[in-house]
Amino acid sequence: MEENLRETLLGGQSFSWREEDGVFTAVLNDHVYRIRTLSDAASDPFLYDYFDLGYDYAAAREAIAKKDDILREAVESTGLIRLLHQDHWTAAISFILSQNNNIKRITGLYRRLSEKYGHEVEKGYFSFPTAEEMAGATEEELRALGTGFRAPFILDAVKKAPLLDTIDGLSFDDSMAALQTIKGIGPKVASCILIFSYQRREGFPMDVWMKKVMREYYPDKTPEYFHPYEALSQQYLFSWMRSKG
DNA sequence: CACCAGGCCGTGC
DNA sequence: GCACGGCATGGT
Repeated sequence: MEENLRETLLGGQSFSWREEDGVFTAVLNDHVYRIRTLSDAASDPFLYDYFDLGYDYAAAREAIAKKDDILREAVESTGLIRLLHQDHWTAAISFILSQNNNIKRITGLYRRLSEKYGHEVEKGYFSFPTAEEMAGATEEELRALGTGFRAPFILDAVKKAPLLDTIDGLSFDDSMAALQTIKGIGPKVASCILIFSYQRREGFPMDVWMKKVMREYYPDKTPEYFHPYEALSQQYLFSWMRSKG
């Protein structure tokens, strides 16, 4: 099955990547990564982990496709999608930015935060700022970047950033509850953070697209129906519904 | 002009 | 416990 790197990298899991002339570029791990295909990533230890190359996504995809006709259509409408393994802080801020927002604008906010508070890793390429680098940020500054009502949420996350290192080892429900003690993190944002940075595959983010999927195709089902592939099924359904419009 | 986007918070009941 | 209005910004 053909890898769909574009959907994995630009489909709303991460806002770090840009694509130009078939090359995907991101600043991660204090380094500028440029890749055309996954084979460019396999030999790099950081990217191996980031792309979760130790997990058999092809097998999971086959299992999902066999579940029902809708999932089969969703899976077959796109190539192979992976679940990225991002760092906790970047994911937390990314998905706080995502609320009541769209992917294009989230990506722009992410870049502006990087340019204002991150550091220049290579000429013109800025890292996403750490919580420490954002320690002096003010609400006024953040609003000036266009974060709007999310500005105070970001400041609360800066203050509570150490919490993100206490999540591993907790049950899924306790992880959800812990993340939601940060302002601006509700059930949807928390589940995205858990999937895309803690590799919790039982997460099932319910955004406006997924509410539409569930209402139209699974009116009598709950996320448990998709077990044990909740997160990956959700990602395929999300991608499918968004491409259908 | 309206309505929407990978929602959540505060308030009221 | 659930329903509802408000919320910054930029695109359609």
